[in-house]
Amino acid sequence: MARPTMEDVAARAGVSRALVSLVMRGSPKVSDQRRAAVLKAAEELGYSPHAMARSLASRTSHVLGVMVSDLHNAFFAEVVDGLDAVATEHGFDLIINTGGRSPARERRALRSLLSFRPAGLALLSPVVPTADIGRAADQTPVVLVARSSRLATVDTVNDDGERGIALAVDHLVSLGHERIAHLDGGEGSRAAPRRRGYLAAMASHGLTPRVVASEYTDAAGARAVRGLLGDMPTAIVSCNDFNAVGAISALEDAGFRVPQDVSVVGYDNTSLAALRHVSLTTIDQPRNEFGRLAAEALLQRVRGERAEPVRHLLHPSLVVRSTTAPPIRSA
Amino acid sequence: MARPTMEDVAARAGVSRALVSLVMRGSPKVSDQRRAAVLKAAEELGYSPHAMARSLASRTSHVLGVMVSDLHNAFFAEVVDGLDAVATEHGFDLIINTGGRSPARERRALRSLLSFRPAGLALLSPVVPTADIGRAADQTPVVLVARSSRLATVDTVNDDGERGIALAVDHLVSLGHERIAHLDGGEGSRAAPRRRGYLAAMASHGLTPRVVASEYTDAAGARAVRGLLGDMPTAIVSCNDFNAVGAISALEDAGFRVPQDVSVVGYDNTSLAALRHVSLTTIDQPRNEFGRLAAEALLQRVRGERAEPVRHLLHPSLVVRSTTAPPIRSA
DNA sequence: TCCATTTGTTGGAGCGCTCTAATGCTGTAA
DNA sequence: TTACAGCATTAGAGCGCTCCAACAAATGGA
Repeated sequence: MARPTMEDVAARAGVSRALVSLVMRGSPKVSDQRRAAVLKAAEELGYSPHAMARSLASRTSHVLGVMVSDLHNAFFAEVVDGLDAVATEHGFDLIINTGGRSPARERRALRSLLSFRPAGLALLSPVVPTADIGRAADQTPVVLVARSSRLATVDTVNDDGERGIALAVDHLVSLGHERIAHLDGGEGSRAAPRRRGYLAAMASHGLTPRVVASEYTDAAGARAVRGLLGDMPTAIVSCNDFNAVGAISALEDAGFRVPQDVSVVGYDNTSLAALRHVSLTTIDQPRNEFGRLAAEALLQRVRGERAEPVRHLLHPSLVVRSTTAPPIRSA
Repeated sequence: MARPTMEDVAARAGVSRALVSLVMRGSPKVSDQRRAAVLKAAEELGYSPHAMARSLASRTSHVLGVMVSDLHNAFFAEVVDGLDAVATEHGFDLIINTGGRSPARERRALRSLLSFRPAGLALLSPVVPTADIGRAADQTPVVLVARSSRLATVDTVNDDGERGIALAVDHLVSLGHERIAHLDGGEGSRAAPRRRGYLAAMASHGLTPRVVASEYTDAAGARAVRGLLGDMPTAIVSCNDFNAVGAISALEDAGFRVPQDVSVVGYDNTSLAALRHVSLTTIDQPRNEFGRLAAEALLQRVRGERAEPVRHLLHPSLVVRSTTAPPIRSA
């Protein structure tokens, strides 16, 4: 398993190590003849450059560190996909690890990523304190995804949750709904803007808001609906798709038809919402775009093209499926 | 952003670089006094070791490369989670990239991973030709997850698809079903054992098999059911959960009740199956365990504890929910 | 013709670390 | 006292590469 080095290739091709280095980096200032000889020797030896030695010597890194707070969440998978696409396009590699939504574990993960001296760091919805993020940002460019920050040294990419929920409310209002409840996501950093957006949208239509405490799970959605049974609204805007599916399930159990009796809107447009069995009207976030923008923000900093922080606030969009309809006019 | 080096720490602590190195590696042969001084200096400078320089000098790597064929698939997310758990437990870091289910892209991804000279490589359901895998295995230990191989140099971790489907068939037979159809997954490497398992299980019960061509999507499941309409079996074993949900949807559209008229069993026990709205009887694979075993297989090879290939075949288990019931006895 | 460029190639230093062998230093036995 | 462990510490080489300065050879005016 002793792998050939540049020296071996150089010896075989009858040139110097420096020349091999130039060929490997695709330098134009190498004669075609020598280039061919080097490439041939490399091929024969099965040589491939040693990324770590390269980055040590060049004092540059072609690695982007990514900390994913929770790999199980399909949301992040798509963000990583976007990151990966842009990164590989520019010859960068991704080092990924997970924080498991615990500050202590995230701090360790952060340290481990930094030990690779990455060109940049993307933190996906981290729960670690701002101070730690600031410290990391002193060492390498940092971009935060799905978490806002006022740190002047870090870039952020978020979705405009207020606008997303407003889209949902506007849609329901345009169908004729007036009694629209919001199943709230609770603590999470993404719940607050959604709640704000709901309240603002209701106010702008002159409607009375009704916020019901809930969580990001289908069980919580079902529970919240059961609490509504005595006085059911004609429409429900959930904090996310899972919550919405739980709500629908409880509604059907209680004898309500969706969407005839009650309309339901989710949030996130997960693959779940797209299933024909579910066919949920929901709000789509450009998740892949999150990743792309995050990677681009890092690369801009790496190339020194920008020093001021950038704050991306992406526009969500409404996806109408089969869980929303005009309300039944009470006689 | 010029980060301190070992030399800086040594100077500040008034010792040699070699001593700092010993402290950083937790060597016992350092006096407590000096150790404290070094640690203090490191702390004050905000020093953390340079992982790449370290691995270059020591000619060892604490990195495991992971190629995920498709990050969108929640299946792999959980496998990675298992890998990550074992890896960090042993002080290893993960470098992850994706192949996008294209041989060309996977080959590039493989090359990029190998350029880090990882201690080992985990390939999750790769589509790249066996020859490429063998070549990678010449350079570093390789473990294949969700793909089998006869290569003597690689380890494999797979689920026992034959047994899993047999579990489903046995369950249905014990409920009294005799007309049980299988919605087949088609080409994929994981479909074949499931089909074999179905045929074997049906034969062992003396029942007539009925394999219907389908795919791993809900649309395909729905389509397959529509093809069955003239002559509906009393139970369906799908190739995976998505397919099963599509099947259920089409059954309900056609006026069949699930499970009263037709029972349906999925495969994979995705989070989808667990939703109360779906509540699908399905076959669970120990996904996290896949990752753990894969990581352990690599670490064994890294430590030179084993040279012969290991073939893990994990036992799936039946999860009974609400989509299976005894058939209605035709009068 | 000569000198100045340009072009292609190379030796050598050095990136931040580990590792081996050698060093100085104690304490203990002869 | 000398000799010799045994231990903590260090100098120095080297991991595989990049980069710079230097250089030889080819080119182009003047």
